[in-house]
This record gives sequence, structure tokens and C-alpha cells, in this order.
Amino acid sequence: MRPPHSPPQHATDLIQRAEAIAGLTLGDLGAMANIVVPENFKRHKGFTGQLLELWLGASAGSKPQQDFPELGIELKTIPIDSSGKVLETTYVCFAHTQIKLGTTWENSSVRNKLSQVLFIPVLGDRAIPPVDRMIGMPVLWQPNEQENAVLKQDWEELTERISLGQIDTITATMGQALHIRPKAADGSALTDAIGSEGETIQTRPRGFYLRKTFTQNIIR
DNA sequence: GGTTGATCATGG
DNA sequence: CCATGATCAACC
Repeated sequence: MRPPHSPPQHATDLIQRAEAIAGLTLGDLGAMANIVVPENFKRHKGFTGQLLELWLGASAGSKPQQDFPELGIELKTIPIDSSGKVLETTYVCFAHTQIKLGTTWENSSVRNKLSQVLFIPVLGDRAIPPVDRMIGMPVLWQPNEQENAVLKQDWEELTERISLGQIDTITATMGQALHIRPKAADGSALTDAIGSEGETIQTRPRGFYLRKTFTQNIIR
């Protein structure tokens, strides 16, 4: 088996590609693509996602849009243990620290990213060497009415705080399904935001993440 | 043991 | 610096 040379033309093509690699390990996929799998992910945290992008035919490099723009599908690998338990939160997108007028849940980047997601579980237990970590069966997900309502509520609460100049009161404990945490190369990174008096302040860059309890219900 | 806050690599 | 891909590890 070899990695595809072109993007999938239909969602069914994408699903078939994902199902074809289910049951294989990162070592298998790396060997067939002539890519060395790191001993650990301490310095290669995005390796699994990038390897899966290659094997599913996603366009290379980082893009602010979905992984499969033609299909309107975002790809997310999700680390699980051998019992199927989700091990980590899921990064969604950058959290804007200044909210443009007219920004709503409906046109937000969070909703855009989460409108349709192909979740691919991958063993992520740190006791398992990366080469032995197995790919699971893919789950193509669209938020149902209830999930959408929860996401919308969390997004509106968090976005309102940012709009009101209260970004520095936001902690990761806020939000049932969606929360905000720092997202940067290190603690020295700073970006502009609005302070409580409407002034410009400097704050740590943030990202939106899905809680494990939320993604666990999707993977089941 | 689970969560929060910090961090790593890469490309534009 | 921002945004992509995430996991690490200190702390509660």
C-alpha cells in the first residue's frame, strides 16, 4: 500500500481510505511511506496528525481552512487508550483575542471547523511506543441539535468575555464542551486584546479545545 | 488520576 | 507572530 497522490473526491472515498488503514500501526504507515517514526513525541507532537494527512490525501502544509475543503471535512486524530478512553482534549482553532463586530456563532471559525469532522482514534498510551500505536476505525461526525446547542452556549459565553475586555478572567474551567487554554510556542508569546477599560492590553495567545467528555461521546 | 497551563515542530 | 498538527508535565 502507498499513500494517495490526490485528495479524495467524495466523502465516501475519504472514509474508504481511512478504513483501509484502520488496524495498521504508525510503524506500518511510516514504513510504507518511507518515513521514520520518532521514538517518542516529546519533540514531535504533531507527527500522528501529519502522517494521517499524508495517508488520506489532505493538502500538505498548514492552512486556516478545513483539511478537505472540497468535502467540507476537517480531520482530527484523537488519542485513546486500549479500552477506548479519550486521553487528550482536542484542539479546534485559534481563539481571536479581539472580536470583530458582527461575529456570531453561526459565522465563527469554531462552528466552521466543527461543522463536519472525521475523527480517527489512534492509540496514544505513553506506554506504547509510537511505532506500535494502532489506527482505529474512523467516525464521520456532524454535531446534532443538542451538541450544537452546547457548543454555541460555550462559545457565546467565552466570546462575550473577550468582547467585554475580560479575556484575562477566562480559565480552562469555563465551558461544558468547549474551553479556552493558552496556545503558543512558550510563555513569552503575547498578542493584543481589549482590557476592561477598553484599552489595548497584551495577553497570552489562546486556543479553543474540546473537552474529553465531549469527544468521548462522539467516539464511543 | 485528571485537568490546566505550558510547550514543541513546522510553514507562511 | 499566527495558525497548522498536537502532547507534555506540573499541579490540584
